[in-house]
Amino acid sequence: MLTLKLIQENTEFVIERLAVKNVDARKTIGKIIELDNKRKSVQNQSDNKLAELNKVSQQIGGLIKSGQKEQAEKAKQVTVNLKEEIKQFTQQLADAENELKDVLITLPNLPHSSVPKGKSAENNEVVRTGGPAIFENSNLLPHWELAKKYDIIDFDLGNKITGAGFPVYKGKGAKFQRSLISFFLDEAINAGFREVIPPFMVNEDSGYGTGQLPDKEGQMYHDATDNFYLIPTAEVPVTNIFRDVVVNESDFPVKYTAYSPCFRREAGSYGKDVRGLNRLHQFDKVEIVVIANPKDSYSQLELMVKHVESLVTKLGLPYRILRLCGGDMGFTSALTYDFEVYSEAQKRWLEVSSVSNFETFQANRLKLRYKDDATKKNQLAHTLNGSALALPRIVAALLENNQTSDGIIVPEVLIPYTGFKIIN
RNA sequence: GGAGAGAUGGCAGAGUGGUCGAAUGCGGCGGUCUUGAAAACCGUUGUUCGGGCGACCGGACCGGGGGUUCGAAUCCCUCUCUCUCCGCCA
Repeated sequence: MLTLKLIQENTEFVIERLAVKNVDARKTIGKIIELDNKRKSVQNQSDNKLAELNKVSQQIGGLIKSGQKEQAEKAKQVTVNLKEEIKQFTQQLADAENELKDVLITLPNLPHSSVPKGKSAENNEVVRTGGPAIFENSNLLPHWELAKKYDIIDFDLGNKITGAGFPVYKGKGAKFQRSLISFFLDEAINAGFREVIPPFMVNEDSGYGTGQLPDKEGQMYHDATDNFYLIPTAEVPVTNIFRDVVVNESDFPVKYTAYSPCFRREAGSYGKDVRGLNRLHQFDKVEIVVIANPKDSYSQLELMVKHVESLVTKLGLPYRILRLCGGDMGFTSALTYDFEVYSEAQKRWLEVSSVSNFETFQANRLKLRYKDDATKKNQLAHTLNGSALALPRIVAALLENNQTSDGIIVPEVLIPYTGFKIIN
């Protein structure tokens, strides 16, 4: 959520920045300013009436104490009208606040100045590519066939137990999965992130805090009995650790990492996008979350990008880093880098990580602040997060790119975790 | 799941209808003293919204929501959470 202060003080700047996300916000902003001014005026009137009532009440207290009962009764009569007016103002104020928030919440975050203009994924900017050269060979098997051939991932079985998009990992496939999780966590810990294991279900407040609610309600699995949501990413519980928290400036940057399964309904997906491991309802991911001083959140973002880059490099996958254009960015993000790895049998790039700086957008909803040493004031902190990494597409690319006639070669860095060098 | 107790400022802990945003202690910050430090002493120390250039002024906040009352941290209802005991259980 954008701050009112920013909208009030830099109206034209906000409108201009939102245009990069292809949002014409002029009308909405005008409405917000109007509603905010209305809110202020109502509060002003309301406060005055409350002050009056407080004063009279005090006088009544004094009169009763000194035994002037008749005077006290007289004064009580005065409050009758006053209370009625206050009741109305209170209602008006609540209405004005709600109305304002309803509109405010529809505005996405402002894109950073480096975000390219554009409508869709085609306008994303390739920052750099890396890893081994892409191997072109039409005889390569796609990962879903390899999974069957070596009996390591069973999609049909998952379909029987739960439904489409819930695969069962078996034997070396299961161990491989677990090895990747451990590898990613260890790498994150070595890079200074503190590991946490969060709850995999969250309440409504948490869903709201990181921006999944109310707009992305349909993307999450919901338990209506207790009103809990299965997490779509560890970002939600981990970032919500800091909901309503004031951190010390000296604690920056706060760096957390967490493994979690992620649950996504993915309504409306179809075709080659959902084939095999490409898009699942349940998948594993290691997430990194950073709470940063606004002064250096962008250098933290670069560090996170470096970290993710080191992971795909160590796994020996061809990758590229994209800076997302305004039209392809998420609602809450100010700057997002996507990582894609090349899947040699499918002959396409697969997104495996998304690293973003949300600046104060999430913090404003979360009420995540820090005590500024210089001014002694509470200020909104910056939040950032990224996948490091999401497993299924990494597994898909590793299976496809590392296939040989003898089996699938396990990357060197994973062997200490798997205990085997080849899947056959 | 059943019975009981509780939720107050950074922490501990008073306060059961009126000048209480809240005693006191600890902690934090500033100062006096000291070569320096400790101790002692003095002062200061919550968040948030609105008005004002400002000094300041006003509103709200004692787990959340609602009610009673001229007036609620205090009384009533309700929800959530914590603790103790019993039951069940990985």
